[in-house]
Amino acid sequence: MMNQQPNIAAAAFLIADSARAVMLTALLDGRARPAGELAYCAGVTAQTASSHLSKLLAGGMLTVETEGRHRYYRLAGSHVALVLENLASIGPREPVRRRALTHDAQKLQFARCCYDHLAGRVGVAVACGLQERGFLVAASDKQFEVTQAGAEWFACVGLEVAAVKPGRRGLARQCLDWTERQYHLAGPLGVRFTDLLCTKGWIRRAKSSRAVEVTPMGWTGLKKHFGIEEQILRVSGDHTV
Amino acid sequence: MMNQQPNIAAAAFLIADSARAVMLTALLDGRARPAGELAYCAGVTAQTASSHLSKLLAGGMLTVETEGRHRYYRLAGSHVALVLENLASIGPREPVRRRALTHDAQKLQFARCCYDHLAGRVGVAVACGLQERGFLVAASDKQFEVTQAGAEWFACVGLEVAAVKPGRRGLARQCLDWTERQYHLAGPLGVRFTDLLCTKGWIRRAKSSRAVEVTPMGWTGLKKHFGIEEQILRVSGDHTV
DNA sequence: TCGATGCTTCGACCCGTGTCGAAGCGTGCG
DNA sequence: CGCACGCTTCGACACGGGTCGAAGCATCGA
Repeated sequence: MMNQQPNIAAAAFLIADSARAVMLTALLDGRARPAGELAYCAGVTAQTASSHLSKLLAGGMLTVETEGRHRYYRLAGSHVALVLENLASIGPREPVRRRALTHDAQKLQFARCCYDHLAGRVGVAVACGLQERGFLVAASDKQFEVTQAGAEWFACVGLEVAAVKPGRRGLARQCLDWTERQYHLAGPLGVRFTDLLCTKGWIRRAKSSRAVEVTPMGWTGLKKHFGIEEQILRVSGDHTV
Repeated sequence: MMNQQPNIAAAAFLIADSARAVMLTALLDGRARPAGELAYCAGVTAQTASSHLSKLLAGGMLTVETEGRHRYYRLAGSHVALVLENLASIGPREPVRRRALTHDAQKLQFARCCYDHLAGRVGVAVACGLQERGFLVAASDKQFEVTQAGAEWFACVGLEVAAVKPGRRGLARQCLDWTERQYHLAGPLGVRFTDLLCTKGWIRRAKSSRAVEVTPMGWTGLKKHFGIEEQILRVSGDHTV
């Protein structure tokens, strides 16, 4: 009678803790988030969060991807999300605590520097544009490969790809964006390209923040080269959270 | 950031205890059982069971009916059964269970009641047959749509589809089968259809288990209407493991 | 090479909760 | 009435697991 093959209680146990439940719901959109952010979401310290995440990982509810010194966690699949959504259909409701982002946080989410290359929604859009135009292709081991057409285009805007010295991890790396959860362009090529955009006056770095501002000239250029429009970019994905 | 409407952890907490999980799965066929029997299923004393049952009751997962000096508990609804079945699909697979399933477990995997509709390998096969014959088509939002031909066929076997009242989640739902990992037919239509199969003497529900047995007459009918053969079904997907 | 950062591991504390014995309460049956 | 039965409530106990401080490890930037 009591022989249930998959241990249903064990699976429920993983969700039963409030800290873990918050982390899981934070990942419900299917995108990846670093351990630190999940710890903040759950309102616990990094140690505690780490303990929870390892349990969820062992239980097969999460997968993890290491990016530099960050570890990005995401749901193991849509079947996990399905269970979480269904679980929400029972159980008592609670007042919605929805906190708008601060003005600064919004700017960071929109465009910023990730170490020394362009990130945020603009950074991801640029990386997507470079791929759509066939200038970059995603390769294995989290690398981008510069195509022939790409090398010509970079030269055209004033960046000689052959002259950029590859780093330890290659020339053009796929870097996971922590607000957009998609990849943007990193590595030496990403750095040089970001520098170039600064030089050309397309973008401007804030003085004491990682925020980046796109100039009117920059928007014109982004539209011309990648079809990126400011209006659309500002509206899309406006999940205030 | 930390916005989850229903307290998902509280719901999961109720399932997370092994004794409670056993009780819930024992009620998964939708029928009512007295507290004592549930205590026996879970292998705990009456006091302990009573404590668990009151928690489940307060959590809205069970309902209770008093009859004489017995108290009969049953699942609060099919949405609870849905969660339990789905939860089983993400349970941590037990370490290399080379061991064959018990006889009871095999029967459950082959044919059983999921709350109040047909599930297991037979349930999935029937749902597939209904789709192959063009009687049902998979629609969005996990729904099945009954085609014109389907309505005629159901009428032919004695089920007037138009007379079946849709529930909150529609008339015919796709329910994920936790052993087969495919969809079987749920929702009001699934319930009525299962009842019909019982009435026609094609299937027979076990007395104290969720198992379902297909009668010889049932096999004849399944072969005639859907081309389902007992031999093939018993062998196929023999992931006994 | 050194410090800062992000994350994990280790160790210790302590609250929550599952458990059962004993008692209480209602029902059914002689 | 008195007793048996089914179930719940109360109280006490013990164990598991969530929590955080401190330390360890890897990566990145200077």
